[in-house]
Amino acid sequence: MKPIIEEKRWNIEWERELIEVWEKEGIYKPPSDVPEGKDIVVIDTPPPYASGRWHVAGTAHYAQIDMVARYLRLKGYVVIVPFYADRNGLPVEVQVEKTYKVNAHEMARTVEGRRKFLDLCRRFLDEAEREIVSIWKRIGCSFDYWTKGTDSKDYRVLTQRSFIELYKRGLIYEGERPVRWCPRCRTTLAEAEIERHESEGTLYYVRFELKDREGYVVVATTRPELLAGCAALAFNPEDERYKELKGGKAVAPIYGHELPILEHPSVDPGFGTGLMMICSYGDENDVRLFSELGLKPRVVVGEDGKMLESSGPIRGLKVEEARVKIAEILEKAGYLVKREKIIHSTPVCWRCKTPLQIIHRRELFLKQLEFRDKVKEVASKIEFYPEMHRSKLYEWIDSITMDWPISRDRFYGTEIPMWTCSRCGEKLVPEPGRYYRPWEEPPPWDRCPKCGAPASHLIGEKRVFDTWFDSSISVLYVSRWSVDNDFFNRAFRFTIRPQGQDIIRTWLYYSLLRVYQLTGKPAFKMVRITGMGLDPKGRPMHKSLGNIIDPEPVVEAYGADAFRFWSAVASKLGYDYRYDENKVKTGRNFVTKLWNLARLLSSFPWKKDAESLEGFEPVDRAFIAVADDYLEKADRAYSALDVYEPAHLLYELAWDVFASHYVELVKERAYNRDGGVPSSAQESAWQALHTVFKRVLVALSPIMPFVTDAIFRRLYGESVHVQRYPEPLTRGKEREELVSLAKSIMELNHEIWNYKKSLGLRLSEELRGYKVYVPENLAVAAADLSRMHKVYVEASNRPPPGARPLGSAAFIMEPGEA
RNA sequence: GGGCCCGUAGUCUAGCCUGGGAGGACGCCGCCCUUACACGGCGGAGGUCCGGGGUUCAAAUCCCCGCGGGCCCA
Repeated sequence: MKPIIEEKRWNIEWERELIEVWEKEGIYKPPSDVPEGKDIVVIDTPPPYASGRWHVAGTAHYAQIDMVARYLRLKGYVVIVPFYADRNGLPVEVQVEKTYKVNAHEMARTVEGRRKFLDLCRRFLDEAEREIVSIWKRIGCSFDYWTKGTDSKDYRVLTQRSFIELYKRGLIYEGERPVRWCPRCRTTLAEAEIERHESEGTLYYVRFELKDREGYVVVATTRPELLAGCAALAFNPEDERYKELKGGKAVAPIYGHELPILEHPSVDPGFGTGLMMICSYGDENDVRLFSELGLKPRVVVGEDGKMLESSGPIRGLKVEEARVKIAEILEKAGYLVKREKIIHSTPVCWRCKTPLQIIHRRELFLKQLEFRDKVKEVASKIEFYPEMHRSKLYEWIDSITMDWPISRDRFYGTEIPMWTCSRCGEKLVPEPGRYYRPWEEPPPWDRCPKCGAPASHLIGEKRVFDTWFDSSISVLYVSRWSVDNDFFNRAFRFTIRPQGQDIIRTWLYYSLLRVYQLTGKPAFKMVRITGMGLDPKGRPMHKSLGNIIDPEPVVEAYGADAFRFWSAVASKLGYDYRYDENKVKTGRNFVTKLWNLARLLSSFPWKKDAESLEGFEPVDRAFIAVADDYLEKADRAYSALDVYEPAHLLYELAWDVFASHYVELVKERAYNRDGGVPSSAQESAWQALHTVFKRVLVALSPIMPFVTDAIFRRLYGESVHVQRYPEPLTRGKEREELVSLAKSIMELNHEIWNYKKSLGLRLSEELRGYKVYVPENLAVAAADLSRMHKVYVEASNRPPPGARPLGSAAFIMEPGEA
């Protein structure tokens, strides 16, 4: 009985070899023609932004997604789990601008310049994408690598088609209105892209002379630089102090224009003096008041974040400088009553944290307000894992107040397929089905379809889409909507969205909205929400904190399976998770444990998969039943997209039950060194050892695909990754009884170990002359127990007098006692 | 300032809905280089169940008031 496996340790190098084997065999490739009767699952993998290396936490997220995909394959599904990069949007433009010291807006003044800029972006993205791909491949992700990212022709055709269809249905309109604006990115932001930051500011108390009567009022404001755009003063109708001012007028200091004094319930009488400036525009409330009260806006901040001509003495200054300057001017002129420190929250750009301004812009808007109820209804049909994150989505939907501005004055994105006739002003949208680049290509019409103006009058749109407009239809891209209807109809039934909880209001919400608008259906069957990845101290990983942990050295030191083990057990799904090297080490140790179990088992022949308990000894049946119990629990957890529970269950089954108890119990019977064991009993041990071990390997393969596959191939001659998740061999009452037998055996083992320990004996030492009396229900295990513990074991419910209780049920008779 | 979610040993967690023993894992400590594995075996310590109050014979579990973290809104 020579072991097939001789190496004492797992070698991390073998992981690389396996990656090559998998690629050569193509075992993860979904069949190009999915056979009838096979169910398809589409995993809408987050296209990561190709802007730099992943840290351990990000990598762990993709490892988990891979575990889900692998589990579903074991359950017999055809799993579509692509990897492609998100290659649209601002971050790469900003990086390129910094790296090459260029300004995108200047370069893009000419078609040639714009092409050059896009080329720089593309090169940058290619490099970043290469790094990311090498990491997920290294940790064994079985994704299908699609080189066509969100900037590919295919994806952009899809995005443009979605726009054209919705435009023709009247769900997209162009309008000029106040929007949130990031002066640094020079772009409009949607509500979802606004973050709020608490900061210390100054509250200025400004004196306003009254018109047509004696006296003045004092108004507190954090934005005195908007004074030129101030259109009215307001107080709360409940506020007795100002009652008599209603209908009166005040004069704006410095600028001298008249301001009606109004009452409005939105004014907080407790803030400042209870009198508020209504300016175009300080905040959302200003925007609302302007339209509600029919005031005429005078915008005083420009697109570059500097004060416009209309702001007089502070024109040309940045908003922050202008604020200080106007305060000085007011002070000199005697209008500044006092300054106060104040903590207030300011809206900032989620990408660059620059404080936002509200300016007037002509943008394209996608209607979303009228879809709020529908989207909530559709969301209610989706399974959320874990359930607790569902409310974040609902709260966000409830808080939306305006339609979604989808046009952006940027460059590296999907072009808005639209031309404008300079003669009649008609907005022209072409037929869907090909990729349009209106900024560089001739219009697809000979003349204006509306007024007949020659093509030279048709001006191509220069703007691109908000990147969320692209990424929100990723699930349609993956399930080949509008490209392959048969496939789409089959694949779209079971879709899974794995994503972080930080992008619920963006990626998840927009996806539900868009997919509902385009298909009338919920975008997903299941949503799997992860928490945030943190460093060992529980802080987010940031360049500025210097606490970014690179996955590569970790994987080189401990192996990909070890890394994946940590990814699985780092925390429960939906909660934040910390990097913990100890758990990586535990994973590495587990790999070694499995390897050595395989080494031991490789001495014993394996026949074929057991289909029933027939032919197995009672003890062997008992441990097969225990395994059934664990495997079934792991199955249930996996099917709820959880990997934490399965990892723990299978670790415990493999190590604490199988290795520590069952293997120890039967290995002497399996070796049968002195030939005293009947061959049927020996055979039973062989087959049971393999049966349980094989099942553990299959169930564990989603989490640790390398070591399980290597072992499986060496012992059983095929890949673990094409197996099916094990079906239980025992059920109901039968299983219960067998499990209870196994538990009694395990309890007894502990008692004997403790007894030996109390005598200062090694566990392998023989208890010569001792007699252990076990209850009669353990009679079937007596022979195995005796070989295992090297002591005489007798089954008897009535031990002889003088025997001392060993634990709850067993007794021991020491030599010379009887 | 208002609403929702989360809060159990150093770390990750079970238990909470349907009150009664605080359980598991990692790490830690001690002993043992026992022939699959010292990347191992056996044993052990470690908790104001975020704090306070209430209901109850009895509260991690139910109720109220706080605290800390997250999300949303002012």
